[in-house]
Amino acid sequence: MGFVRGSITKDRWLLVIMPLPKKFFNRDPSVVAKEILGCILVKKDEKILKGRIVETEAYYGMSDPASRARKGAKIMWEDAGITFIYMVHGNWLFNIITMPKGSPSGILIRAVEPLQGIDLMKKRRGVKELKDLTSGPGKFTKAFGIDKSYNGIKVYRRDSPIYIEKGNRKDIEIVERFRIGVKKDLPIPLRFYIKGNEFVSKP
DNA sequence: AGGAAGATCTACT
DNA sequence: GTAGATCTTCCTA
Repeated sequence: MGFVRGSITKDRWLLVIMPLPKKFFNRDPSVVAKEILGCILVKKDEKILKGRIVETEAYYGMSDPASRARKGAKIMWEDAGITFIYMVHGNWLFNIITMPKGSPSGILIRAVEPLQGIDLMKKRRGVKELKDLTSGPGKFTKAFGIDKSYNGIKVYRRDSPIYIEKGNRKDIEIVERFRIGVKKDLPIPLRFYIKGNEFVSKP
C-alpha cells in the first residue's frame, strides 16, 4: 500500500500493527506468561492507552489450589485469548485465558510500564509518581479503566477495545518466583517478571 | 439476608 | 512490616 514507505518493510509493518494471534494464547499458561513479557497492552479509551507488560503469573485448572477454576469460574474453560476479569479486595484483576477450550487455565497481568496516555492514567489513579501508576494488578486495571464490563473480550482481534501488540523482547532477562498472595501455591514458580524493571510490583 | 473470603492497596510506624 | 479499607462473589440459612 502507498502508505508503507522508506525503511518500513512489509514484514516490519505487520510486526507493528498486528495483535498477538489466538494461537499465541493457545498454549501452556507458564509459556504464555513468560513470552508475553515485553509485549504491549493496548486499550482504546478516550485516548489510546498503552503499557508494556513487565510482570505476570500463570494459573492452571483443578490441579491448582489457587485457581478460580476451582471456585466455579466457568469462563476459565473457554477458548484461548479471551479476558477473565474478577474482583479481589476491592480491585479488578485482569486475566487472559490460555489453552484450548475445555482446559481451564490463564495468565494474570500483574504490572505494566506506562507508555502512552499517562495523563489519563494519573487522573484515574490520583497519584503523581510514575512508578506508582501501574505497578500492581489492581493499580494497572484502575489506571486503564478496566472493570467487569471488559470480561469475555477477544484480545487477539484488533477491533476489540483491548488487544496485545508484539513488543521488543531483545535483551530482557526473565526472573521466576512463587506467586504473590496465594495461600497454597504449587511447588513450582509461576510468577514471572522482567529483571531490573522498576514497574514490577515486588522485585 | 448475612457473613466470610480473597491472585490488593494505602497510609502509617 | 503491619493494620485497616475495600467490595464483589459465593456460601449458608
